[in-house]
Amino acid sequence: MLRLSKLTDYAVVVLVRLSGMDGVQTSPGIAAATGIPEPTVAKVLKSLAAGDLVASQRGARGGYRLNRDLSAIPIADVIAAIDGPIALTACVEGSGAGCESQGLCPMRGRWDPVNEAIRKALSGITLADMQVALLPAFRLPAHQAQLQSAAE
Amino acid sequence: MLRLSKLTDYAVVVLVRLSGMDGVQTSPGIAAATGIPEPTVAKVLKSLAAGDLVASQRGARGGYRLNRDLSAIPIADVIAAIDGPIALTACVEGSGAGCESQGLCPMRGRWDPVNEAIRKALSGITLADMQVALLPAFRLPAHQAQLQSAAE
DNA sequence: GTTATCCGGACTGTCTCAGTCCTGATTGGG
DNA sequence: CCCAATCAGGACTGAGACAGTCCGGATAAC
Repeated sequence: MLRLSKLTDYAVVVLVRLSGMDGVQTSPGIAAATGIPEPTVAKVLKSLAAGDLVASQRGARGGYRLNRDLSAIPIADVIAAIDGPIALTACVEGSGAGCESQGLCPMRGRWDPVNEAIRKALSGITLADMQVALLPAFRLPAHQAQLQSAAE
Repeated sequence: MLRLSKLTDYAVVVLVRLSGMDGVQTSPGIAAATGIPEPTVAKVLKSLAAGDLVASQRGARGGYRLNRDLSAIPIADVIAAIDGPIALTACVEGSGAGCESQGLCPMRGRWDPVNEAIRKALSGITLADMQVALLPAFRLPAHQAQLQSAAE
């Protein structure tokens, strides 16, 4: 199903939220604004900080802020920060020696071109692209349910 | 991590194996040729048959054969047959009404362009593309271990 | 010095998935 | 006409990953 983790979904929400503000923001504040549980927000922000997508300021009056503009953050970077490197199968470069049936398995890194294609596709879409289509929903909170039922 | 199931990996191996033969092949036969456990091969073939990628013949002397040429099978079709429709998150068209926090969640189907990009990328790669790079491994069964250690 | 915040890790319940098995339906051969 | 071989479809189980939570420590403002 090509499922990506729910944490990645949260990460996008958090990053978009961060982009709207000037100074630093605390994780409780973001949690309250987004409706995501506070510990989960903290966890996501830690991963994002490890991936250099956000900068952290410790101590009182501390918090997080964006490191780059949304248009400079491809969705691939977010996925890599939260879920680790993008790889469809276990049989990729990272764990080349891990496959137990090396002799029999005729695939030997055959998914690499597929991985490459996906990586390329994900690198071409930035958070700014995802945000533009998201704005109308903010403007019509009362009509969301209506729009939804119409789309079904 | 964008993990796709191991079954999909097996499916590609099985389909490539099927392409090399003229008549029908039984699942035990394919299992023996590929090294994949027989029940697993049967399971994969059933899913592939449900997806119209292979045709099945029941009864004695029955088996499976390819429905189309490898070059006419995009990898996206294989994934869809094994893992279901391609969708990164749960919040897509399929389960539009399932998201519990519809009011708060500002993403509302925001991943659709990303899904579309990936679907497009996966539709552009056929099994034939994956096979060409795979042939050398078939020709040098005795040298595989050697090539491998050299690559590490 | 006290308080608020981030940091890093460990821990647990839940859920999905890989893999197996069983019972029935279909077809060809003896 | 009966039997063997094969596919069809589902149920079942053990393992692994993930979401979510919590705790002790470090850092910086007041």
